[in-house]
Amino acid sequence: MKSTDDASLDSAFMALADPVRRLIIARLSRGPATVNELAEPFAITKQAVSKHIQVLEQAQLVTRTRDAQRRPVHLNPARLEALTAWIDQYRLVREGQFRSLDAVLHQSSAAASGTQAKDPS
Amino acid sequence: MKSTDDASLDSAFMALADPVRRLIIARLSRGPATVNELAEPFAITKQAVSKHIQVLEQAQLVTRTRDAQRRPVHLNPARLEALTAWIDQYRLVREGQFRSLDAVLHQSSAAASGTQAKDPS
DNA sequence: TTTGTAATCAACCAATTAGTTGATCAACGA
DNA sequence: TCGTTGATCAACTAATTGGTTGATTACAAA
Repeated sequence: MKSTDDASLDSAFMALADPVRRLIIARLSRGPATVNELAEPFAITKQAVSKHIQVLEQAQLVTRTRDAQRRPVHLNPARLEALTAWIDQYRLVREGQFRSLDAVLHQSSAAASGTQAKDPS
Repeated sequence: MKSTDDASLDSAFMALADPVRRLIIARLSRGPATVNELAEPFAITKQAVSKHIQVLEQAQLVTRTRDAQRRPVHLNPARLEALTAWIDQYRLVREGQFRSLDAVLHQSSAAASGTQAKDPS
C-alpha cells in the first residue's frame, strides 16, 4: 500500500476539501482531541463532526486511539507529507517556458513530431 | 484576494480530489493542451472533461488563453504552491510529542487548566 | 444495578455533483 | 457562403454528500 495510491490521494484531497475538516486538522496539529472537543467550535451536531472525523480517518490523515470511553483523535503528519510530495511533482515545472510556445505547439503538433513536450519519465 | 482564502482552499483541494483532474494536472505539467487533447485518454465525453477544466479554472489551478477556436489550458504552479504552503503549516508539527501525552491530557483537562495545548496564535 | 457521559449507528432529507445527450456558438478553410 | 472543427451551454438523471434526529453501544462512577 503506497501512500500515493490513486484512491488514497482521492480520499485525502477530498478530505481536505472542506473547511470544517481543515479546521479539525489545524486543531489537531496542536495536539490530540476528543470528538466533543473538536465539535465544540462548530455550529453542527456532534454526529456530523464524527462523520467528518471518519472521513479524515479513512483518508488516513488522522488516527484514533482508545482510552476508556474516549477516543482521542491524532493527526498523521506522514499522510500530509504524501500530499505535498504529489503536488511538488508538478509545481516544480518550469513556468513561462510553454506559455509563449503553445501558439506554435498546436500548429506543429500534426506536422512536426518531436517538437512537442514529451514525457520526461 | 489572498491565495490561501478559506473558500479558495476549498475549491483547490476539491479540484484535486478527483483522479481525472489530477491526471489533467499531470498532463499540463508537460505543457499546455486543448480540451480535445486532454479528453482523449479518458473514457468520458468531451463535455465532461470541459466541466472538469472549469472546476480547475475556478480553483485557479489552470488558466486558459485564446487562440483561434482553440482555448489552450495552462497549469498555474503558483496555486499549487499555495496548497503546499497550507499543508506545511501542519505537517511540520512535532510528531510524537503528544502521542504519549494524550493519556494525561484528558484526565487533567477538567482539573488542571493550562496544561492543555492552547492556541499559540 | 443504575445513572451519566462519550461516541457511534441507522434512517432519512436537501443540496450538490459527475455524467449523459442534444443544441448552439465561434472561428477557420474551401 | 457553406461546411467543419473546437468548445461550451442547457437540461436532465443517478449517485453522493452534509446535515439532521433518535436509538444504541461502551465505559465509568455511584
